[in-house]
Amino acid sequence: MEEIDRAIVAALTVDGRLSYTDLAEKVGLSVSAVHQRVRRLEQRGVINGYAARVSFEALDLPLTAFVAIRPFDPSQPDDAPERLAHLPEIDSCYSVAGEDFYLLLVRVAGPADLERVLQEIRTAANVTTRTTVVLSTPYEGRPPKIDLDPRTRVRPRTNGEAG
Amino acid sequence: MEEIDRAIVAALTVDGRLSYTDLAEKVGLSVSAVHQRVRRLEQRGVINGYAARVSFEALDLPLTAFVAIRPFDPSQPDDAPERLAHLPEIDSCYSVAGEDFYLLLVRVAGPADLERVLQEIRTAANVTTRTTVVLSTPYEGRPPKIDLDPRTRVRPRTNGEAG
DNA sequence: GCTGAAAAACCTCTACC
DNA sequence: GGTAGAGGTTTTTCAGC
Repeated sequence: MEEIDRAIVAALTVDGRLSYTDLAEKVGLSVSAVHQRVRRLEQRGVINGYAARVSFEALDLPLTAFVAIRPFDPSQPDDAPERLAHLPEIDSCYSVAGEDFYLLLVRVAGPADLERVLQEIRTAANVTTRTTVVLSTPYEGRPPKIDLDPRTRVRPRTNGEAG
Repeated sequence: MEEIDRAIVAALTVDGRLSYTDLAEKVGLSVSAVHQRVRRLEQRGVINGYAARVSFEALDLPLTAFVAIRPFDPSQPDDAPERLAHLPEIDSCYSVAGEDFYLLLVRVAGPADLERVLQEIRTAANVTTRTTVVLSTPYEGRPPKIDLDPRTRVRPRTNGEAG
């Protein structure tokens, strides 16, 4: 992706409600041009949507936990993500390398709720769970590092490639 | 928090760019009243900000990893989060129960970049690392479950409390 | 805290380069 | 791809309840 588009995306990850006027000023284009670029970024799926960043404590979801899962029967088809998607307590689902198959990020009201969700996860996906409780969250969901300079930009490099 | 405020927050976690006009229609209040409530929610920190949801692949950050850390010397003051905050590759930092002290969510361009970041983490916070690579992300950052009905709402309950 | 209205700012589209 | 301008909508503020 190109420089100005990256600057637009970077600005919108910091403040998703920036007006097109402010965006235009930031990247040095006209309002219409910026608007056009944002619409293209949305269409191409570079921008998937916008969300408010909220305090989960204030929403009565003060307990966060990571739940690592692996199937009871590894020979069965592995469709855990779809089987678990209906559980609203699951914030994220990552397929991971290592001993576990998936790592889930879960948010609940308290221990009793966590117990219920773990049972629902086990029965819905036929898996065992290993849970790590989050005690506090120093920071979360920070804006990603977006390199704006095309010359210093790090391109992913496989291990075997020469420098 | 009260019912209408919860409805407002719920709507903004799904679409952070909803206009006050649309919000007002959704929750059945006037535009001014909704605007006032949103400003209060922002002031009280219930809403911390707004962000675009982006494709990290498109931003040349296709490699995600969880990095569990624990100090070399457990007797030293534990200020890892502050010591690591300057690293833009770290998306989130969770203090966790269990064998590790913190769990970091890291996003980088590729393996070479991950190696560099791991070294920076180790030297900056004087910790050992154990890394779990994310292979794919079925879903991430879904809107939280916000119970709107004050009668069914689950209040956090300690284990010893009677039902 | 809510309503309603008015002014300012913004969004969106069209015409043109 | 870009700019510029016009018209409709939204944001924001304020008086009144």
